[in-house]
Amino acid sequence: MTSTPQTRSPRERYRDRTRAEIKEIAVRQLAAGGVEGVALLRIAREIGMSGPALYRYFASRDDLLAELVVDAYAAVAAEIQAVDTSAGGRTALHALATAFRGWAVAQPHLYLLIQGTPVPGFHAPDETVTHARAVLGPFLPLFAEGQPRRSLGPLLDEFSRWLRDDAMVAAWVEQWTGLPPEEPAAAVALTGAIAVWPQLHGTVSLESAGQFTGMGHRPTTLLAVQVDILADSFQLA
Amino acid sequence: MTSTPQTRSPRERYRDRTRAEIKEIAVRQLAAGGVEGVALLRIAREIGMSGPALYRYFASRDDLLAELVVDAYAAVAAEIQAVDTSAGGRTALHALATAFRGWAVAQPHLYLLIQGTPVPGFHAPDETVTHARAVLGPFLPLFAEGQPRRSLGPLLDEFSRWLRDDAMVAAWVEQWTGLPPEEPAAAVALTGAIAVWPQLHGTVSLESAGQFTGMGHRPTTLLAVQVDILADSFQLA
DNA sequence: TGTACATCAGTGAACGCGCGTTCACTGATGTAC
DNA sequence: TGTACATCAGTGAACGCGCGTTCACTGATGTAC
Repeated sequence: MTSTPQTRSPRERYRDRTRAEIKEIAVRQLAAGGVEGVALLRIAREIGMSGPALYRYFASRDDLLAELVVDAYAAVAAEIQAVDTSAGGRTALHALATAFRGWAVAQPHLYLLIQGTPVPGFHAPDETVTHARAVLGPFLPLFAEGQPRRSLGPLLDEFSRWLRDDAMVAAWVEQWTGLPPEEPAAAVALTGAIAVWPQLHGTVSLESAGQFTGMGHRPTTLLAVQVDILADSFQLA
Repeated sequence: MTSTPQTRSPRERYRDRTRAEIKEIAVRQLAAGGVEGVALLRIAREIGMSGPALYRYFASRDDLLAELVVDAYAAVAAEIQAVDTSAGGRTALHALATAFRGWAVAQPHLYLLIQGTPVPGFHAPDETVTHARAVLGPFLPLFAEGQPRRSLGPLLDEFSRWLRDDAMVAAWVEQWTGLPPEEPAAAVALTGAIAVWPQLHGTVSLESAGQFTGMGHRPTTLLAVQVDILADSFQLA
């Protein structure tokens, strides 16, 4: 995560550890009381330091929160990218979806922090887009081999245009699929990855928020079926 | 909404108006600064009353918030139920989805209040389930006529069991479709309505949270395609 | 129609809370020669 | 190896803020006879 050159003085190492400890407690507070439950003074008390001491490590409360967001994105991206997708097709798609859900339900507070209600007055760093793309990237090559059914037509059209007009997104697609933006399969891949996103988010966030309790179904089934339906419409193997 | 017997004394009418005004300002504050932006003292100041006066109208801040939640659910349910679904099939499905999205994006703060990150320490009333069902109800009869494709099998199984074991949900399905729980179509209807929920929520909440900005597509297209894909898998007309 | 009482809306002062953040400082740890 | 200085971690006191909520009260509006 944090790029760590191996030359790291004792002082720096100590500093890293303290920063990590602060973030750890912040995450625990996040889990217990949501974003507004994260309080510098209480963190300090728990560590055994005075309040102002924290300002050696984070410039402000917002800085700390911003770093939690970045860390969470990095964690979920790492989790997703570690998935073995060599099987391709539906199998790989299910594996990715399962990994995504697994991370989210294991730490719902972090998931809701990055994908939930935006904290007002607290502007997410622009890197957010970059991070979201790191998470969705692995889905691209799977959909690149799809043959979209007619229903997908309108979306395919709009995303073809996006691919043509936005060099950043074209580069992103090419990085994960090796396909140049002219290639029709590039638009298919893009369409698939963007289409799967709301499905994952919808299912996982309703589950994280506890909306599915008492419905007597396994949430994994719901997610798996959603993914299968999408795979159907791309006619994935 | 509030059941209003026509005999309403002037005092009661005044009271109603003031309550409505308080809620109105609370909603405005919600839009501006999220849940934690709702502050009784600032509401009082804006109305031109002293702080404690508000306690004539709401027992506490949490009470006020709870009432906003209930109102929001009622509003979206009313919106959905006002949709003309006489055409049936895909057409009606699109109409319902569009109405849902329309309400949500017109007042994203309210949408995020009821479907977003749960406010910690603030327990949603149990009526929440009832309200969610009022919103999803109109979807039931549309899916009742579906012929689910194989991919839906696992979900259909689990929801058939739910229908058998939970009298409340059986009654809900019967109320909207006229189908008794034994009827296979009842399970199909239930499966469809529950499956469409995460799709709506996923698409609409990502849009409300601004995650789709700069992607150069019309959010309506994404939602329409999601709905079509689901309609495909139920082979709706 | 008038009077006596009950109900209700609203006030002002006050309490206690925990928060983020600043400031001037002390003492320990590292660095240059 | 020792000394002089710079860097850094951490402290304690303090500030100001806005909040939710309680309390004892005043004055206006409705109700019963």
